[in-house]
Amino acid sequence: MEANYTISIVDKKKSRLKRGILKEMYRLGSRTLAQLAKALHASVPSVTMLIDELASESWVQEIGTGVAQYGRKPALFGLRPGNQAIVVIDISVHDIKLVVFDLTNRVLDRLDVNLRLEDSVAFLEALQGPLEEVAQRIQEKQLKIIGVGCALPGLVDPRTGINYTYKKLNRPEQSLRQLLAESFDAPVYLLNDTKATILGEHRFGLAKGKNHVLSINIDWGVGLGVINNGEILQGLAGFAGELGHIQLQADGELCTCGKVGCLDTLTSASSLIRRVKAGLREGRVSKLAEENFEDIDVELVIDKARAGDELAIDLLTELGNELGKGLSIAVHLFNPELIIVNGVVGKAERLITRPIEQAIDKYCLADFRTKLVIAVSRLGEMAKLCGTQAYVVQCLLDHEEIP
Amino acid sequence: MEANYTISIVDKKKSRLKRGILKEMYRLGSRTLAQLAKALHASVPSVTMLIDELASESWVQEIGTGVAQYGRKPALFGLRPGNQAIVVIDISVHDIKLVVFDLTNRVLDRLDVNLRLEDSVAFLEALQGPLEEVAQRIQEKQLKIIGVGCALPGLVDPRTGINYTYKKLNRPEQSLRQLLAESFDAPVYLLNDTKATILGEHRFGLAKGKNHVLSINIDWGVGLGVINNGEILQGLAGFAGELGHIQLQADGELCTCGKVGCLDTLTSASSLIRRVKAGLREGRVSKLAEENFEDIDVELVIDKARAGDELAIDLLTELGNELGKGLSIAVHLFNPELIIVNGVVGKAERLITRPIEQAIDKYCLADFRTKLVIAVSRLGEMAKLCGTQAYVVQCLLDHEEIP
DNA sequence: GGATATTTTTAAAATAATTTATTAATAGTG
DNA sequence: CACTATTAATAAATTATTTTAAAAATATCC
Repeated sequence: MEANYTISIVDKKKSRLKRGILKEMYRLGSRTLAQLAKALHASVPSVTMLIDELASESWVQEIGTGVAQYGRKPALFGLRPGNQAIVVIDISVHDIKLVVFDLTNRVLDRLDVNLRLEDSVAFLEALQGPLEEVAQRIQEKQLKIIGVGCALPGLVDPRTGINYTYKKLNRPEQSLRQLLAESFDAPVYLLNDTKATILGEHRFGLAKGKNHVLSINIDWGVGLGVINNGEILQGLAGFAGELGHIQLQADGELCTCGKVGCLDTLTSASSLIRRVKAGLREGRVSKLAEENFEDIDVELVIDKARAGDELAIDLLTELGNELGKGLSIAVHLFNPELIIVNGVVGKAERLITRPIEQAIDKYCLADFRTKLVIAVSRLGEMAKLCGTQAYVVQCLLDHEEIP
Repeated sequence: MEANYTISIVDKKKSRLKRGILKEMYRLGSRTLAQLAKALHASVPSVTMLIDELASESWVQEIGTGVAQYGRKPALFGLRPGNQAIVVIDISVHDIKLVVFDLTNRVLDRLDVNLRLEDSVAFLEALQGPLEEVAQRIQEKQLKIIGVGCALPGLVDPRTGINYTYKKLNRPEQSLRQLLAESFDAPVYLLNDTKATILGEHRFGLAKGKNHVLSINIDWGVGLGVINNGEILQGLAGFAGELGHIQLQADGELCTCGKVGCLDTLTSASSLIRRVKAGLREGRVSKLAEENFEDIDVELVIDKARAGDELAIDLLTELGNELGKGLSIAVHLFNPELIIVNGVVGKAERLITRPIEQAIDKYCLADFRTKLVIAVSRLGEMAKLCGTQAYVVQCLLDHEEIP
């Protein structure tokens, strides 16, 4: 057997340990030799050697000295900033964001594009320009692209990158995945946007350290993200967490999905606006009546609610109640310790969390809510972006290759 | 520093590798040296040495020779049968089963007790006799008890063993967990019965090799078990999968939980019997009218349905439809590839799976059901028993100590 | 039915990792 | 401000593990 064909066990073990070091550093920032040795079940001299190698490969560097309550202070090692680039593309129905991260979660570059997601070939073509621009800028900065992540709405199978909702993005001649791979010449990972958000919250936000968390995002529909045992819940094909299309009203409205009385028809942003307008038409007193009818959007409704507008508060309460009712199902099925409210409605703070809490109190068994907390995200749009980046890093480091 | 206080890295590593070998063997039966070496990322000589040690400690033994398409046939090693004992206690509202397993899933002993679970101190006292008897028999057979597992209904926190539904079992003076620990002098693991069942199906039944599975069990209530990514879904406190108490009818019946219109009120065994009797009172034609009113139970209804009785078939169809409606929520949230029907209603075969399928077709988005299969368990009561045993073995081997 | 190719197993040599011992660094103490 | 207790990092010695090589076993081919 030729020597080239056999990769020795030692090599593989070493590579696994190196990836382990990188994982620890990514997760916890800076680490001492002793901490790494403990985490990897290896001795300090071994870790020292591995760190030396990783440093010469410019993955890690000494960051400073740590604290010790008594003796000599340990040296701290961490990932080297500004070296490796991870490209994150956040595609939404409103706009597109392209953000370049390094391994220390620093933003190296950013490009926002006023392009709306639609299920067409034209969309992919329109995307090409911005992608090239970002690729160009990365090249100028002489960064090494190690991975590309893309968060987008719809039913996305992360194993194949196929989007079952926006089918035009999967054409074999020119798929979104291919387009990204060609633009950046690096491994590409696609992910549903809600799942990216909850991952961001788990790694960098309120859910940090918590292993059973739900996140809810109200936009065109209701998006539910689930962290179970510290991992994103994906299900067989990445469709898990589809709360928006469970039936809450047998005699409800027709949903875009073709079914009747879906949660989406009750609690989406568009349904809120619809109700506001209906309320105004009925002649209900509200500051919103002063606004241009066409300009009324969720943000405006929330602003008015915060200012004390009764109609806005009532309708927001109603939305929260419906949402809480739907969430209480998820609470029974996932038994979480925390629910995070993301997106625009989060700006309503207590005005949305309180009705949700109330509904959960009403519809959940007592044992499920004793330790349950409901909170509004502090990360905003960064949750999705950082989450996508974290997903890419996780995929890269779980894969057998790399350093 | 004294030598006794430091456990060397080598020792820990060796112990981890040994546990890894036992895990592989438990999961896959018999393994060759090469297979183990690959799975453990170690060399063949290393594994040979570990196997020798495990053999001298009477954990494993040579089982025979494997197949090879060309050269020398490999020796197969496997767990040694009839040596270590795992005691499984299956507590249900009908009766209690005490089964002694070895590590190869062989039943070494069994005792069925006609005792009904109730939330009282008397129940624990009544349990003492049977426990002692089984402990006695194990001692006579000179088996070494390595773990005790107990599956029981209710909201069970597997970390603490506290049952939040049957609260009298948790008294600090005499809890179920303590009772079991004292009876068998081994680590005790408590687990919700539905979760034990799905684990059994995953390790030994239809769900083997499938990573995203639901199992449904209709008894006094509806029990949903979830396998996500090959692991039991527990949630924060082990309450996850509580499908029975989500509201399906806002104006429905009052449930035992105090809420209204729960799935349990529509699809439990007792509700089926109630409907059968109501149908008979209304004068509907049925073979069931010939039976003694008091003797009518689920099994009888299913027998008659299989014999073609219209009333029985209609009501079973209705039950399946309601159940399917509830399940379609779970399908949206978990995106499974398989749903297994357990328990008595499983005996109805197609008469229950077809209505469930129909409801899922109606209430689920198309992409969720393309790869979804619905099937009736082939394991029967052994699913729960073997599942509990598997859970104990998993807990023992994941723990840091042992061999 | 013997030669060959393939695979497993064992033994010896080579390498890698851990331990132990030593040196370096730092905060508290008298 | 030296001294001690404590912790970290490094170097040398020791122990484990892997590699390499060789032997044993067996199915296929001619």
